[in-house]
This record gives sequence, C-alpha cells and structure tokens, in this order.
Amino acid sequence: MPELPEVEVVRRGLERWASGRTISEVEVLHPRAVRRHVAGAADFADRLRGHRFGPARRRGKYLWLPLDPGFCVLAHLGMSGQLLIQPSGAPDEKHLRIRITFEDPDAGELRFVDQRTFGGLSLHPENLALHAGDRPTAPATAETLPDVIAHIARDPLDPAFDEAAFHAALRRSRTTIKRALLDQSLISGVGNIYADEALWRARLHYERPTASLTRPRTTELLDHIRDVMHAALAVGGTSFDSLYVNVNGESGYFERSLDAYGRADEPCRRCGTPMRRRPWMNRSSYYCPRCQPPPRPRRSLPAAPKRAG
DNA sequence: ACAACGCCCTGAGGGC
DNA sequence: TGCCCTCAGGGCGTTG
Repeated sequence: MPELPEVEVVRRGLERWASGRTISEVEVLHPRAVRRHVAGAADFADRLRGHRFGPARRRGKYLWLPLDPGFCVLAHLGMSGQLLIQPSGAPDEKHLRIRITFEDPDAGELRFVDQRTFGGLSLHPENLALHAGDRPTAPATAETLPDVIAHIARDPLDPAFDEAAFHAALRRSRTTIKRALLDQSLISGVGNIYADEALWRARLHYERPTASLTRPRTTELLDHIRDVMHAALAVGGTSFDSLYVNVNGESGYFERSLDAYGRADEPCRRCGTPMRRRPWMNRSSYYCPRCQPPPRPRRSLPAAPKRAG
C-alpha cells in the first residue's frame, strides 16, 4: 500500500533509471492500466514513442515524468502498483500491465505491474498552476503540475506546505481528523497506515472533530506525520540501489516498526492496553482505547466555529 | 458548497 | 478439494 514514503522511493528510482532515457516502444497489456488516458491505449503508446523522460516529480502519491515541455506521463500506484526496471527479456510478471522499452538496449525496460489495477499511467498537459492550499499571496513558483492533479495539496514534507492554511481548513471543516488526513485536497501523501500511526503517536482518536483542534495540536500532529514518514523513508530508501526501481509498497518498515496499524488485540506499546480495530469507511482504524479515547459526544451538531477577529 | 458513500479490482485466507 | 465469504483500500463519481 504505497503512501508518500514508498512513492518517494519509487520517484528516486525513476530519477536514477528512467530520467534522461528515450522511449523506443510502449506496450499496453491491460487497457485498465491506461483508463485515465481517455484517448486510449494506442494513443498513449503513439505519443510516448521517441520522447525522452525528464526529471521524476512527485505530488503526494502521484508521480510524473515530464516529456516535451508542456506534457508528461502521470503515474499512480493505487493499491498494488509497482514500477520496475527489468533487464530486457526478463520473464513477464504475472500482472505486467505496461512495458516501456528504451532506445539504449542496456537501459533495461520500465514495467508497470499491478495486481489490483487501481493504479495506472496517463498523459497530461503540465501547467503552471497555483497549487491547492497555496496562499494567493505566496510568491509564484516556477513549478508545474499535471492539470488533472491540480487539486492535490502539497504534502507535509514539502517545504512549501502551508501549515497555517491546513489548520484553518481543519477549523473550518465539519469532519473528523482521520477523514481530513486522508483528504488529498487538504494534505497529500497520507494513507490509512500512516494516518493511524500518526494519530497513535499524537494520542488522537480518529473521530476527533477537526474543528476542536488547537493550533499547537495541529502542529504536533503534523510533526508526528513527518516523523513516521521520515522513518519509513530511511528504511525504504536504502533498498533501491539496484536495477530495480523499488516499489514494493512493503518497504520492510511495515513488519518491524508499526505501532498501530494491524495490531488489533496486541498490547499498546505505550500503555499495554490491547489495541483495537474498528471498521471505518469500508476499511479499518487501529487505535489504543486508553491513549486515544473517543471524543465526548456533542450535545448537538457542532456549529461551524465562529471566531471573532 | 460541502460531506459522505459506493464502486472499481484481484488474491489471500478462513470456515465449512 | 472446492466453494463462498471477507478483507485489503485510493480516488473519483455520485448522492445527500
């Protein structure tokens, strides 16, 4: 389940093994892998052929490689997607969906492998854009963004992440904290696993109303998100120094270092209380019932917080 | 406008 | 052995 740290590791691998290469051929083996490319698989292949990949970029869980100025190939790994560099002629993976070969025969080939087909590749214009979450008064940056992900907010590791704007959005919103963390238009790169980890570290229950968070609490939560992501990056970032673009969503970090996710009935690493799993939004939330007590129910539906001045 | 739900998809694993 | 059910869940289109 690739979240920001895993996707960043893939970006680094692409930067090393794909950027600067010129594409010779593209083979789409499953149409669903290019479903976001509305013009279809043949058009996708035709428009890539002969172009050269620029530097690998990332926004949240999205990756892209610029081609000619003005357009780019965008990738999302979904749940199970992998981008691999394999030697030419290596046996096809069972769930190989797209193969991109390079003019340099020694460069191997770039493969998109995806069991569950939630991920995919597509071609898009790349525009100068005022990014979601940016202050209108912020100085214009020279950054460009694929048009279809202009709504994706910056991630918490981005130096330009606007913490004040994020906190203001939390105060304004009538939702709960975990929903907000998974809302990629508010903050990007956080998925179910890192949300549960950061909430455990911050001792916040997943149903805590966002409007009740103080600014210091928001800052603390963001710091925990950054810490857990940096820890995952430190582990995952070490294993891509081969011909593989490491993509495996399971960076090894999972088994060893998770404090909340997947630990139902196991003792909380802080207080020993058995951890709980609760069904939540067609998925699961893991938390410690003692360290992360549920918020007290409101007498009535909370009105949007009004603050004078 | 905003919040929340349902669907897309495949394979692993459990129960019987 | 095999069948059916549940679970994993990011993002987007639809509904409320």
